[in-house]
Amino acid sequence: MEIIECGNEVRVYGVTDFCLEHIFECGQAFRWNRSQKGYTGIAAGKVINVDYMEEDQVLILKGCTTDEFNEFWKHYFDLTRDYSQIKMDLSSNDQIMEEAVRYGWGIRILNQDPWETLISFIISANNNITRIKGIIEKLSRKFGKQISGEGNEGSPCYSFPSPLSLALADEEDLKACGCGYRGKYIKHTAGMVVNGLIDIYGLKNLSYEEAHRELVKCMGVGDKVADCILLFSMEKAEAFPVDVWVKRIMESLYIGHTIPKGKIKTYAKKLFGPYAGLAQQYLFYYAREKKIGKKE
DNA sequence: TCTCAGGACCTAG
DNA sequence: CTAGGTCCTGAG
Repeated sequence: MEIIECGNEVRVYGVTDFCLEHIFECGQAFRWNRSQKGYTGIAAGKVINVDYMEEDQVLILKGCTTDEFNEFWKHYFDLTRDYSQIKMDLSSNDQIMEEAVRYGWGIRILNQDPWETLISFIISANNNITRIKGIIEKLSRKFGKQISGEGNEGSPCYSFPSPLSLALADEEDLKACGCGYRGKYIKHTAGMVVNGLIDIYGLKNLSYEEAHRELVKCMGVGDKVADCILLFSMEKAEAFPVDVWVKRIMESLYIGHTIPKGKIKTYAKKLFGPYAGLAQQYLFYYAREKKIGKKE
């Protein structure tokens, strides 16, 4: 990995197994949008534009310094993990996974902020991506802070709201952002964070099982949402979130009949091992793009 | 205790 | 009527 900084952009050479569309369209992050070039998004209270040239294996980050890249974005994009090796391990002796990996070859599991991920995935329950993104944008505009930089069409950008701001928020104001019945969950969970009833930044130091047990104590966090938070913000690559798409593809391509979600998770963790979460992402992207298992 | 089903639930399209 | 589920009950 070679880094060159010029002007306000950083170029990172030697980046492989990387595709922005795969990364941002696989349902793990909600604050990134396609722009003229690449994607523009907000993370860690900063606006940034990223673009990637496959032929040169170069990742370009606009609005970023070398220090910021090394201290934050390198880990955010999970650039130190060897995806080639993991993809080979997952694909050996597994035709289905081989196909899924070939399809979503550039997926990376982002290392996002635990607090933002917690609330984002509470919102994701029984919801669709378009609406999830809209709700998070409205929440940020209402309860976040304006930050420098601009989004698409020069629109102002807002950081994700702090725990305190959502804990103090009027439930009706949360609902006005489109949260619906999840407004109560958000306020309640934000309160738990503020009061120290859950230490979301310490959870990654616990085992997968312990951290999962803690997370489901939060209102609005069930088994699936907890697994998403663990996978996308707490470096638990073994977490295997079972949503409808993954349930369908596991049932139709691996198991052959319908079975309860809990058993799918056990089955998958045994089959895919410590990188079950990455397997889940490849399967999810593959299933959703190809509409596999979708009933007519 | 623990697992599994079934219904209710905001809201935009 | 559906969409990346959770909460709440009740049954086994």
